[in-house]
Amino acid sequence: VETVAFGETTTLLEIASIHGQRDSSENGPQRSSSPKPILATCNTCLLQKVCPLTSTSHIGTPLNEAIYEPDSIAFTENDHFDKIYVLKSGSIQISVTNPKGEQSILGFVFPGEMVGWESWKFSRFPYTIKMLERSRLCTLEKKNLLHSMRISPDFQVQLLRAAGQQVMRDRLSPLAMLHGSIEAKTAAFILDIYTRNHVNKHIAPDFILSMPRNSISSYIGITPESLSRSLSSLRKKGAISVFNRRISVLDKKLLHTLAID
Amino acid sequence: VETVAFGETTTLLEIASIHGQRDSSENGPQRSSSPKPILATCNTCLLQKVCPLTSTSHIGTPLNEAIYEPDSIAFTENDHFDKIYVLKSGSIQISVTNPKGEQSILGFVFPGEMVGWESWKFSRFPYTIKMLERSRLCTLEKKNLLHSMRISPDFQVQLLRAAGQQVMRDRLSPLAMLHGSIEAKTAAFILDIYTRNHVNKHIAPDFILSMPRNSISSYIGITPESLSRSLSSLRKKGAISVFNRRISVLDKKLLHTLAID
DNA sequence: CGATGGCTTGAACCCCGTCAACCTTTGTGG
DNA sequence: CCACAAAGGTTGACGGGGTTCAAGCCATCG
Repeated sequence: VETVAFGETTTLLEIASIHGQRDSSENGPQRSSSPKPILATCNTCLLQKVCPLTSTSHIGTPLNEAIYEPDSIAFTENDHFDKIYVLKSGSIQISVTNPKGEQSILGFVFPGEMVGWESWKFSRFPYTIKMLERSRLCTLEKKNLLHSMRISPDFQVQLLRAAGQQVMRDRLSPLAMLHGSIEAKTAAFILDIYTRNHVNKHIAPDFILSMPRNSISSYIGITPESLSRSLSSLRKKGAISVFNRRISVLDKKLLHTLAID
Repeated sequence: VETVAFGETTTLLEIASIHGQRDSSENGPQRSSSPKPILATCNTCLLQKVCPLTSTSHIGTPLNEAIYEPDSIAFTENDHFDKIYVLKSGSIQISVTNPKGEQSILGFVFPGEMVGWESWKFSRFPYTIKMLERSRLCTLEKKNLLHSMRISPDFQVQLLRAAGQQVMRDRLSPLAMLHGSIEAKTAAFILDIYTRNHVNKHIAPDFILSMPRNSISSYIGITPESLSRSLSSLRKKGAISVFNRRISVLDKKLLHTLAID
């Protein structure tokens, strides 16, 4: 049980002073290609709109942001971790190596969503998180969060609300796409990606799947071949159009119907 | 955005004063058979050992505990809710009605686990939670939690740790039992139930499944018939023994092997 | 005792995983 | 710019595992 004690005189500006700055020594080959830390503040942050934590009391706070290159591994299993992340742009894949030694895809992360809430309890990173594209991560230090929550009720509520939403998403997203036929799973997956990418955006029917086919198929629990077939099937039925990794939702209502079986 | 402000002079004893006390008017037929509220304090609580929140600074705090009868519905979908619960004894089933109108089993809750973390974000209860047996629930008011976290760093860390563990469990528990053959799913399910029921307990090989077969099969995504067959198969292989709802784990290692396929 | 609901067993069909071949895209080096 | 290789993705045929449907068995309770 680790208790973190702060002097009550610490200011909001101080508590978020940049830590880490990730040593610039050249790392091993497969490790992240040296994320570039950025010094900014919440009110100059260009990505305020997607951040679940832009509390009024937090505006003006320096933040620790970093850009990761595609395919870079931010954290892998059993890494020490004590930070929570907010994805500002790009997308992330979460995976674990199952007992068989294979990579199981646990889920994906899109802008505005949090990763690493488990670090409140566990000090070893239980997953591998890999960037699917060039991504911008905002780092939140646990001890700073603890202190901010105590001195700002506004921020406290906002952080807990963000956590509550994340829990809900983690519970319900997989539900729809783990039962039913492969076509239902595929339709549910597309709808999930579509809605999570189009919050606070203009309605655009198409989007790019940032993850390869076998990641998708692993996530929804089918084989890549079946996924390919069900995508063709959905296309023939006029629900979607597919061009490589670009998906257009042509008939959202039909897609919903197919998703429930 | 609701901000709750407390006078900083409030004491720990005051903040947890009993609210609600659930109106004693006779409710509708299907609603809970009038849970009986119990006035107690954390340090007289007989179930301290399973509670993830027995912070030293919280000992002595009055708690709002209630006993629910088997099959009673504590909350159903779209109920207003602003509380978080800790299950002290018994077991709970979490379900939602899917778009087809059927009940999908989302998961089960065992002593020491929390329910309702989503209430930080959502004010409507998204699930139906049903008691599988006579159960004891400890109720935590959101606004009390907010205040307790601010004045007690110890409690703050403990609550967040509990949440982190819950998130981890919600993510990893389903993973093992949603891929692979029906036998692997069944084995994984039994192992999950076994380990979650035997934390902090003597090693006992057997336990009672508090939920019916079709709840299990719905949860792991197979048909009741397939579940029945796979249980027979596991029994024939000597991994478990089955007598009605009593399961004995005879060969845990074999069960692990079968669970990974 | 019979009725009811939960659970198990059996047989037939069919969806989906497996395996293999083929096509497309991407990246690398000459 | 082209050749080639490697990875990613699609299509086809086949067989097995699991669902479906039906009947039967076994608990619990009036």
